Amino acid sequence: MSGLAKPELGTASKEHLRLWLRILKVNRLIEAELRERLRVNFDTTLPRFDVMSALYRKGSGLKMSALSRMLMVSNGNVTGIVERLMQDGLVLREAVPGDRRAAQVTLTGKGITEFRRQAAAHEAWVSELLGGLDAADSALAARYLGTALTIDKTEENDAKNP
Amino acid sequence: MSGLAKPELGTASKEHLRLWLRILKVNRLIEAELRERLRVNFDTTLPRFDVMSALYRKGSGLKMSALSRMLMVSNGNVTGIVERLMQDGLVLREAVPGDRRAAQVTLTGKGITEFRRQAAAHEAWVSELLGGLDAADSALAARYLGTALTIDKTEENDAKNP
DNA sequence: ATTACTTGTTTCAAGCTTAAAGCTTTATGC
DNA sequence: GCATAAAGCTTTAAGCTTGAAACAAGTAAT
Repeated sequence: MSGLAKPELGTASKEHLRLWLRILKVNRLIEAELRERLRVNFDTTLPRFDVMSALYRKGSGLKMSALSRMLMVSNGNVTGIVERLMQDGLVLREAVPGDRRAAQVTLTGKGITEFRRQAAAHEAWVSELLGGLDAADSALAARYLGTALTIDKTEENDAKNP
Repeated sequence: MSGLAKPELGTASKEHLRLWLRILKVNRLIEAELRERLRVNFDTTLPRFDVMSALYRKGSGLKMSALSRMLMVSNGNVTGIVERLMQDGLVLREAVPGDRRAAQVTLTGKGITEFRRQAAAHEAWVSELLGGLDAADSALAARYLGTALTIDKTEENDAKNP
């Protein structure tokens, strides 16, 4: 009695929709709060913070295309954000030796110290906002979300780490 | 041995951060996919879909401010989206009897039939994208996320439903 | 009634975001 | 070599988004 005319539009799709709406809500609420606090406390924006965070994690710097992939935003988008960060002296664009097309983006000294200040506050804020879950339940929730996705464009598991 | 100088920056904050990054990733991936499919299949955008969805759920229509609150976007934002939807004949703005400031926004007939088409596809897409979880685990994950938030600006639990 | 406050909405500037088209440089195929 | 494709990036147009400022209309208080 389970084979129906309309294939996979069953009971699960309603639960999936409910989960998706919940994800959307949590995401919007936290993003709004973080954006507000970054603006008030550090006079910066979430996209700027994201770019600096990616650059900080990989101290050797990143190419524009790598930034675009890691942050899951369009390539043209990164151009503008990096441009503004550069105007504020927070990042640097350098030529890539073997490739005259590419540009390596790195944090400046000012960028590093500034990001460290922001990151500490950011971590405390996130922890505060997700305070309804303890560490164990947080890990559990993260695992659920990790298995949820059927598509994962992070096939950039490059074996070589230069 | 648990009372330290720096108050609540303990072991949980790392787990919270990990969960937040996971939420962010899932959200971006699904949003990107939905945006792309809405564009290709229905020549529309996610914000437009969201507005129409809110209006569809409340068939009696919504004021601009109510839309803004439900979708958790700024008031000025809604103005533009509704404007464009109106140009396409999908929504209507009507005067509110007792209040000359307000505007009631409703779906037109065209808007209703168009939204139904989109919503069916949307539900199937979401279910496909979250296919890594069955219905039960989906419900569980949703519950975790529901308890996670320490702030919930949805205090609009209006007792009266007109 | 006058004043002050609140609510509902729009306008504006700045920034974010995308998709598409274009440019330059590098890699690949004959 | 030479043509072609691919990679890295920028530009552009259109739309989204916000916060702030403005304005108009309703509400409350004296």
